[in-house]
Amino acid sequence: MNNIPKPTKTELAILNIMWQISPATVRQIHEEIIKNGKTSYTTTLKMLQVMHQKGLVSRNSEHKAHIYEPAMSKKETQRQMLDDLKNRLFGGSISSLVLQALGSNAKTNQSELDEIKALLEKVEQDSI
Amino acid sequence: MNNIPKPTKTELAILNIMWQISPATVRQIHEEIIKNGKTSYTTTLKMLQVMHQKGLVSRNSEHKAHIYEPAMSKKETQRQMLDDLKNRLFGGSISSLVLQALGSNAKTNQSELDEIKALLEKVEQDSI
DNA sequence: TACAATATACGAGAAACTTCGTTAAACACT
DNA sequence: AGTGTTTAACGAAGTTTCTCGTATATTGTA
Repeated sequence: MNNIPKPTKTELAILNIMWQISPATVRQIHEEIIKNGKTSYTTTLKMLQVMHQKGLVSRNSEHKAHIYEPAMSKKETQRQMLDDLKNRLFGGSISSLVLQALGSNAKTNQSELDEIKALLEKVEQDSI
Repeated sequence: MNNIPKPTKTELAILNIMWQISPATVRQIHEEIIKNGKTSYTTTLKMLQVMHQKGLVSRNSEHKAHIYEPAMSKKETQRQMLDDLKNRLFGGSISSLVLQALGSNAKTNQSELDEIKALLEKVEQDSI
């Protein structure tokens, strides 16, 4: 019922902008979008209308120019999409996903590694 | 030129089967598919034809029944899709992705954790 | 050889996603 | 009020993805 669908490629691009500048009008979002590639204003508008219809964004229609906001935080969306990928390509195993992610990318800086290690300790505590 | 596209949702479901049982005929793959849901044989056939056209699978047409194989290993596909998700939702940061993955899922068993820690050590060595 | 079974090829339709033009309403300014 | 600007709504066309029926070719066998 209240289930928000996984955003499509284009919808995700719009959400990425909105997590930075929302609450925002269609105009403001569109200004950001056209910084990398041309699109009509009405295309952006239509996307937001469809996203609102799907429940991906909420909006305030009090003013002439509606004000939009993402329905989910970036973190929640990250969790949702990671979970989806985990189930569809990693047999449901998050550790398999993490191993692959770390293994295929060696250039991770020290503070990030420390952060990961710290979190790992915490996860270890919880799981014992 | 030689670039293999990211598989779609349905294509990925087929690839998951193929990584288990390929090389295989359409018939064999289709038998697996219908174990969870009904689909026509020709649908499976068409999917494989399109996937071959896209370069997602290779095939041997010597025999009457063509024999199909994935063009990419599961590992390579995992890397490709993880990379895509990283770029589209994690600002290109793999550690941010890993943190989110570990944080949102506490039920990871000890041997998996050990494996992750070992890999982390190795990554740390390389990056110094 | 003729018939049945099994395979491929192909195109058409359905569904989801994306783009954009047209229309009408709200607003701002002289 | 009248004109020009900005906005929302809507529908339609283009694209990609998925599903399936029909036609055709190959193989095996009575």
